[in-house]
Amino acid sequence: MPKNVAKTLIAMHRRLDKHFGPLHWWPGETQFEIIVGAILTQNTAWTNVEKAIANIKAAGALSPEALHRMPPARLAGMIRPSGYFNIKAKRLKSFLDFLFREYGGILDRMFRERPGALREKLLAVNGIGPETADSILLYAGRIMTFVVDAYTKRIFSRHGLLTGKEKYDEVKQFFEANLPRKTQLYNEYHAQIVNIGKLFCRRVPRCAACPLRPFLPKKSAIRAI
DNA sequence: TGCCAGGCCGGGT
DNA sequence: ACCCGGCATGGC
Repeated sequence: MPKNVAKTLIAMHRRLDKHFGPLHWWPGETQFEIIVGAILTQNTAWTNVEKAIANIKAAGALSPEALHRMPPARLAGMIRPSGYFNIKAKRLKSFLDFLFREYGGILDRMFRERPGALREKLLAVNGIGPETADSILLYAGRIMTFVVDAYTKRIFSRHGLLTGKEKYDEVKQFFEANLPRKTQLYNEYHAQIVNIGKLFCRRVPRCAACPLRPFLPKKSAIRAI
């Protein structure tokens, strides 16, 4: 049975690869931009995050040093389009405090940590939960960690591979146990999941045109949520 | 027009 | 150990 699941996961990945081609994620040019984006995109449409990052760039402030010394109120003003701007300004500050306290503001030093230890330390930062931590590790640090998000649970429970009641770490383990342990694969797969989710697997599903339609079980109860 | 987006935290049970 | 309200803008 687990063998079968592994085959299915790879087959779905190939189908998505055919549909989207290479996605080369994360959308962002530097490690730091990826981290900022990971925090700003929490429960937020990426188009809004782009505006916020554009504001930071326009101010020439997209660096750990600049954001670290910037007054929180000014930062909040710049990231206003990304929503939750007050709380996200605080979260960015929490990360920067951590980065400078532990690593002198140098990302390379941070990523020199053992992956497991770094994940724990990131999770201890206020405002960084499991998805944000794993996105930072995988996309900024190129560390082999599978990223789970709302779409992941929704898509694979609708396909009968998850119940939908699993917790974050259980879903993560499910993929890591059933996929070849390759950073590039984890990278592409999560990007594909987000893309397919945005287009076809919203709270109210649009399965008719979904490229993963052939993988739906015959009698699946596709419902909202 | 209302619903929704690539979560997370803190307080209550 | 769960469950829930709060946080906020912009696009369809």
